[in-house]
Amino acid sequence: MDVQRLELLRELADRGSVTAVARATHRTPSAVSQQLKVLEREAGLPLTERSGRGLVLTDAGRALAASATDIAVALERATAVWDTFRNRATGDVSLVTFPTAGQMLLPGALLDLAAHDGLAVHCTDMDPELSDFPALTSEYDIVLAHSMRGQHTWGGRGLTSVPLMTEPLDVGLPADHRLVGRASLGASDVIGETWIGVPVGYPFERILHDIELQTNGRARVTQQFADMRLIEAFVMAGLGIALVPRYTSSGDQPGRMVLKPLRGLDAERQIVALMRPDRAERLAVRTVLEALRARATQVQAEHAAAAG
Amino acid sequence: MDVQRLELLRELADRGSVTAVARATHRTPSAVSQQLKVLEREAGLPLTERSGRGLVLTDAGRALAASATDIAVALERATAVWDTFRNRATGDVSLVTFPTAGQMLLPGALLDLAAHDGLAVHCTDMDPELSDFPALTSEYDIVLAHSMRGQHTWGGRGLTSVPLMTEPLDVGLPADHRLVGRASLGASDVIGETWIGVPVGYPFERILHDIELQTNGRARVTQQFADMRLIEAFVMAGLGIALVPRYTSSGDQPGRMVLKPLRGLDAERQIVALMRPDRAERLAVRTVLEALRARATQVQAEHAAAAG
DNA sequence: AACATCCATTAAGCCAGACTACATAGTCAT
DNA sequence: ATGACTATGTAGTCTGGCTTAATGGATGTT
Repeated sequence: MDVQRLELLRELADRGSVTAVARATHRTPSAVSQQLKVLEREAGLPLTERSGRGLVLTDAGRALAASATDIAVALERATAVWDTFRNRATGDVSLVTFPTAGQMLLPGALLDLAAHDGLAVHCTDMDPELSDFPALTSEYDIVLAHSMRGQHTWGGRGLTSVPLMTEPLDVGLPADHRLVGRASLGASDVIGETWIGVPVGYPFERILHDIELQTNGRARVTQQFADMRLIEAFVMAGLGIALVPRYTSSGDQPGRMVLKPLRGLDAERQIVALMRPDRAERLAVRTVLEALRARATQVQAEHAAAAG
Repeated sequence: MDVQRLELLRELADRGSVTAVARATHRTPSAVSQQLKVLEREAGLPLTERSGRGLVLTDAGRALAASATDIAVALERATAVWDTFRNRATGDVSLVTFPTAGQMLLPGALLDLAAHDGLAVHCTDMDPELSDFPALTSEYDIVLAHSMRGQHTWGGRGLTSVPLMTEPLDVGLPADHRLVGRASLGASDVIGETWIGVPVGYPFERILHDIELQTNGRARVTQQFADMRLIEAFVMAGLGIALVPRYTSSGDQPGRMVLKPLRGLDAERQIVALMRPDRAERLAVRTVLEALRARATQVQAEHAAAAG
């Protein structure tokens, strides 16, 4: 039972094709194929079977791949213990974020992490609509994902998820809007308004849908933008109102835009870090995670102070 | 962090010398030394240091070896899952026992295990006085050990111990002894008797010592034998009385010897299986263990039935 | 004090096993 | 049918862990 070979099987379970595994592990597909064949001979049962031009794992293969994960976790945990022993969180950590979370958390977190010598964090952003968050865990150590409450439960796929913060969604109003005097808004207050919305499939859509359900009305959505800055620009121009995340938007802009909390609606999103369980064990990864969490609570505290 | 190399470090922690590790892993000392050197270079800290003509682990080395154990456990657990998946407990299991336990449990257990094709159990016996039970776990998959209650706590050394049974220690009397009418005996009943004892250092010694403490008396020990049959023979000949384990002795021998339970004394011994944690995970090992446990409860049940 | 012994280590060379490069066979889309 | 893609088989290369043989310390013996 060679660990390297098991690792290959695990990657195959994760990525779905020999070629992808080869790319990820810097080998030729032939090498991967040969090693899997050896593993299969050792195991004594077929672990894969052909399906079209690709491969799929058999039940036995999946079972063995699952065990391989446990081994990988134990291994990473061991090297983490070792790194702790040396007090060294070193190495490369790759991270992918959706833009708003990145803007809010990354600069501060990376500044904090600059103190760690030998720890290099490589960040990328990816449009949330285009990204299948779980799939990204193959490529990146840390995937910053968001989910509305109750929606997607990431753990099911065998992934580790660490909650970073919950961010309320407010209603952004032009500074001269008739509702700016209110402390908070209910569904019936806003259903008649003109909305600057998000493209279909974006998570905020559900909130608007909830508002429609509560009021039995129909929201008038005139524009649909993915970029939050664009949405805000339209709001400030007085062209409509919009749902904006409280922390990652520009916030209250005196004379241009004000944010009002929604009441009676489950209007908040969870921001979580999503990882493959073995990678979650790495000390470097855990260090980055800690910095993100610290930054997140700081952001929340600052906003709470500003509001109070 | 190569698993094989970590395994070598772990063996070194366990066996204490490069040569011993080499013997155990079927390699030359040179090979072991080289691999340890590579590991040390990877780790970045000295893991061993010379002490006389041998080696000892540094703190760092011990820490890393401990982690290596976790990995070994995960690995063995994975192959156990796999074996379970195939419904096959195969391979060799080595076992060492002290004579009395072996006589009581092994024949029955091995008969039961004969049903498992491909499972080979290799048994040896070793005199309990000569054997350092924990040390034997390096050589044997399963070590049958006994301990008086409270005495040795095996877990401390990082070993896995599975309790098999607790066996009461009775007093064996010649059939014509003045005390054979009693249902049970107290310390004061027997302190004045002539004893057939065990050599110094044997576990039963403590019971006799407890009896002396309770009565403030001094037991008269005329003979000291390690072999239980010999002790019994002396008892049957009327030359004295002796402490005998209830299940592993010949038991009541009508007309020759009777057993009487001791009261007011902690007179029982634990029979446990002692293993290195990684080996304890093996399906073959667990299967043997299960057979031993089944046999043990059966023995106890038979005796309970006979007594009741 | 000199020697034999035991242990770990180094040096040099060997060999299995995992890789690459290339070729082949099967599957899907156009 | 052709081309693009998949996995795999074959041949050859090369790295990495092994062995043997020799070296260097430390211990205990005569």
